[in-house]
This record gives sequence, structure tokens and C-alpha cells, in this order.
Amino acid sequence: MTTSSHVDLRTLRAPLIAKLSRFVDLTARERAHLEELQTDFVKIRPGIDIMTAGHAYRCIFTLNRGMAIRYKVLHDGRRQILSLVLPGDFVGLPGGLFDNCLYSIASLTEAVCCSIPFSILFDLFQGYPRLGTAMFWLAGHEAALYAEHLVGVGRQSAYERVAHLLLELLFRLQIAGFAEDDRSYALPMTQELMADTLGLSVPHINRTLRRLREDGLISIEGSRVTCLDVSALSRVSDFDGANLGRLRIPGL
Amino acid sequence: MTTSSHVDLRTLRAPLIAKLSRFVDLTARERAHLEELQTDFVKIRPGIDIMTAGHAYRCIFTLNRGMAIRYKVLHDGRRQILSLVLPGDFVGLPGGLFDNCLYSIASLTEAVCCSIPFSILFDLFQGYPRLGTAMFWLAGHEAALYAEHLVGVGRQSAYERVAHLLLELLFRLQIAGFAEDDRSYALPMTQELMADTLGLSVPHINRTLRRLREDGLISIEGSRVTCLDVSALSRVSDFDGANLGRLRIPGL
DNA sequence: AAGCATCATTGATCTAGATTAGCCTTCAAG
DNA sequence: CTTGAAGGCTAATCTAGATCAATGATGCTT
Repeated sequence: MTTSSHVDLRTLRAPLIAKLSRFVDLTARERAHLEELQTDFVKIRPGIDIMTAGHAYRCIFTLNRGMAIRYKVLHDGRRQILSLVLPGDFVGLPGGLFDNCLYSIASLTEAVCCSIPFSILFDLFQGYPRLGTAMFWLAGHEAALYAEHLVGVGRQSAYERVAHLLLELLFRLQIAGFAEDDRSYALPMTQELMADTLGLSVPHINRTLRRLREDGLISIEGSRVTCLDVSALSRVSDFDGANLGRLRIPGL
Repeated sequence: MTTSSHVDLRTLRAPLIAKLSRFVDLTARERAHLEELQTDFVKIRPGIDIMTAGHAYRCIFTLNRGMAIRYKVLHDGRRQILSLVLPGDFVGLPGGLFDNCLYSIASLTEAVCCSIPFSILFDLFQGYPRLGTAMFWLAGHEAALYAEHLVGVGRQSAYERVAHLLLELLFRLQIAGFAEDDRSYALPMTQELMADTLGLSVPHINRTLRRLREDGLISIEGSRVTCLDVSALSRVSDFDGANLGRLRIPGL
């Protein structure tokens, strides 16, 4: 990343600022600080680990461009994908906060990320308490995403889970600016990734997608998914995007 | 709680301080502040909701005594328990950070908790940045607990999951001072609660406990669980308590 | 002491989803 | 133009765990 123009840098730095803006209204000074934080960009090819479980880090990373997955592999190779990481998200949250990183994060597409040493984080909490508060809320939001995911995997049928995932992806990709219109997007995952996300097998994902198609809830052409009946998807999957999406911290 | 003696108050306030001490070494001033925070105690009978999903709160709660569960109920009554809440934990994290509370928290035993208005939290981030940093780490730790739980429910067999749960309970209850010795504790849950925690049915929990007993990994007398072979439990369940338990923030 | 509720335990049956094994399409690389 | 790797799709079989239905324990209430 030696030949970055000014415009490139603004674009790269924007997702984190946009993300934290969803929690608090940022002052000019706070925005400037968030710009300055992000200096040390790294470009990553698809399918590469940005962080690897077991390693010791003293920093976290922001994801500035592209997509990634957070995952854990059991001793015998079974894999559980924890979440999809989008621009503006912290790659090292929560795994990298531990002495030995708990989870691996691998790029799905070509990606750009930026390392943030712990010491810079401490400075942020010291000098920018409103940003610190937003970081706390953000970590809580991350926990809630896992909790929602847990409810699905623990207590929902395959049909409900797949509906849940496709709807959640619609909401998150819309917010991140990846959606094509208000109900469709380019699905960033293969069926194998969906299977490892939802705790199902690949053939069963395939069958379930077919049933959702036959029932008229979704349509798929190539990698483009359209949520034909958002309210039906929402009903079967017990997913409430509206409340999950409201992040503003009341009173700050 | 009108007749609280000084000693009672110290005891009630200790768990939160102990919890945050695991992240940073607290100064006298920080300790004093954490004492002052906790004033508004409420006593709760067993089986009562401390917070209820859907309500709007402008505060979170600390749990000062007793145990509780965080859970979500789907429209048709299926329940997923997200986590066990122990003294020193924040009851409203993460559900209560949302406009409409995402999860309910119900007391398992008689309990005491203390409300912390958001405004007090903001003051903490403003005036005590090291505590703010610890709160961020704590929220990240909470997210990691859910992520671990998710891996189990998504990719482990019933046998592995039950082993995981019993071992995790050993670690957490030891830290919270509930363990009887280094390998046994009073199990705070019925088999129905275990089923709703692990995404299994009650009969299957029962059968799986029996198999664990027959295999010599655990023993159960009444409500007392003994982890007879901690390393075997750890092996089958892919659970690494040591790393999960190390929370100190490096460099702060 | 009777009655009742809660929880643990067990067996018989059923089913959602796993596993295994292929085939087909697409597309990049040689 | 061929080849091979990925990914999508499908069918046949199998199994872990659900469901349904009881039976015992235990302890609390009255």
C-alpha cells in the first residue's frame, strides 16, 4: 500500500467512522482522531488468515475493505464460523483480546485492514471517552450478534436458520453498502460456508435453499440472492432486524 | 434492603470489584468509585425476571449475589439459554444496551442486584478511563463466552457439549467462589435448564449424563457434580479453560 | 400422612438432518 | 482445446437425537 492517494485513504478510513457514528454523533475532533488511528494498512489476498487462533497479538485490526469470516476449528477439523466480518468491524474482537488469540479470521475476498496496537486503544479510552463508550457498546453489539446466532443454532430448524441467515445478511450488507437494492445482494458465501455457519451439512443447506425457493420466500440467480418476502422470512426466522439495528446510545 | 449493615454492603459490592480486578490492577480511587456506583440494591426471589425482553431500560444491573440465567424465548415457546449469570456479571449486558431489551434475565436462586443508570456508565468512561477499558475488555470476554457456546452447539455432539458445559461450570464457579473443592460444585441447574442451554432434549441430557458417569468422567450425588477426570473432559470437549480465564489486559 | 408439584429416569418410536457417493456446470490454467 | 478444481445439485441410506409416554424419586404444603 505504498501508492495510496488521498482519496483512497479517505475511502479506506470511512467504514470505521461510519460504524461508530451509528452509536454516537461524532465531533470533528473525534472524527479526526479516528482518521489518525488508521495508518498502518495491509492488503490481503482472498483466503488468507488475517489473524490466526493461538498466536499472541498486542493489537486488533480494523477491516477497511472486503469481507472476512471469524471461525474456530476443533481438533478433528470440524469448523464453526462465528460471524461475517464487514468493513468497519474489528477483526480482533473478541478473539484477539486474549493472551492467545481464540479465533482465526480469514479473508473471503481481497481485503484491506489496519492494525491498531492496544496502546492506541488505551489512548482512545483516555482521551476520547465518548469513543470509549461507543467501543463498549460496539463490543456489546458483537456479543448480541453471537447470542442471536446461538439461539438459531440451538433452537431453530434448518429452514428457520437459513431464513434467519439470509435475512441477517440482507440487513448487514445493506448497512455496509453492499446491497444492490432493498431486497437483494450478492451472496458472499458458498454453501459450504453457510453450512459451517449454521451447523448443518452442505447437502442439507442445498435442499433447504431449494425449499425456500419453492415456497417463494427467496430467489437465487447465480450468486445474487433476493429476499422476495421479507416479512415471511422475518416471521419464520424470528428475526427482528429493526431492533438489532438501532444502536444509538441514549443520552450520550 | 433497608437494614443493610456495613459488612453486608462490603460483601455485596465485592464481586464487581473482583471481576474488574481480573482485567486491571485497580487503584484505591478506582475501587472507591466502584463502591460508590453500587447503591441501589434490590432483592429478588428465585424464578423472577430481573430484566424482561422487549422492555426499554436506561440502565444495566450488576448481579451482587445469587445466580441467574440469560435467555431468549421464540414465538412458539422454544427457549435458548444464553449464559449463566454469576455475581460480578452485568445482567443487562448485552441485551439491555438495545432500545428494546433483547434478552430476559431470570433469577435461579434468591439474588441481589443493583441498577446502574447509563448516565453513571458515561461518567465512568469519562472519569475512569482504565475502568472504561476494562469494561470494553469485559464485554469482549462476554462475546467470547457466547462464541465458545456457539461452537459447541453448532459443531459438537451431545456428549461433547455436556462435557463442555460441566467443565465450564467448574471453572466459572471456582472463580466465583462457589466450588466446593478443585473438582466439584453444586450444580446450579436442572436437566431442563441444561437442555435449553445446549440445544438438546431433557431425556437426551439425562442419557448423556449417564454415559459420562459410566465412562468415569464425572460423578453426581444429588446436586453435587464432581469432575473425576478433568483432562479427559477437557480433551473430549475441546475446552481450554486456562486461556479463557486469562483476562489481564497486557500493558494497562 | 396425604396430596401435589418438580425433577430424574427410562423405554419405544420417529424424524431431521448427517453421511456417502455421484454427476453437472463453470471457469481458470496450461 | 483440454484438464482439473470448485462449487452447485441430487438421491439413497443411516443415525443422533427428538418426541411421546410412563414410572420413580424427592420434598413441600396443608
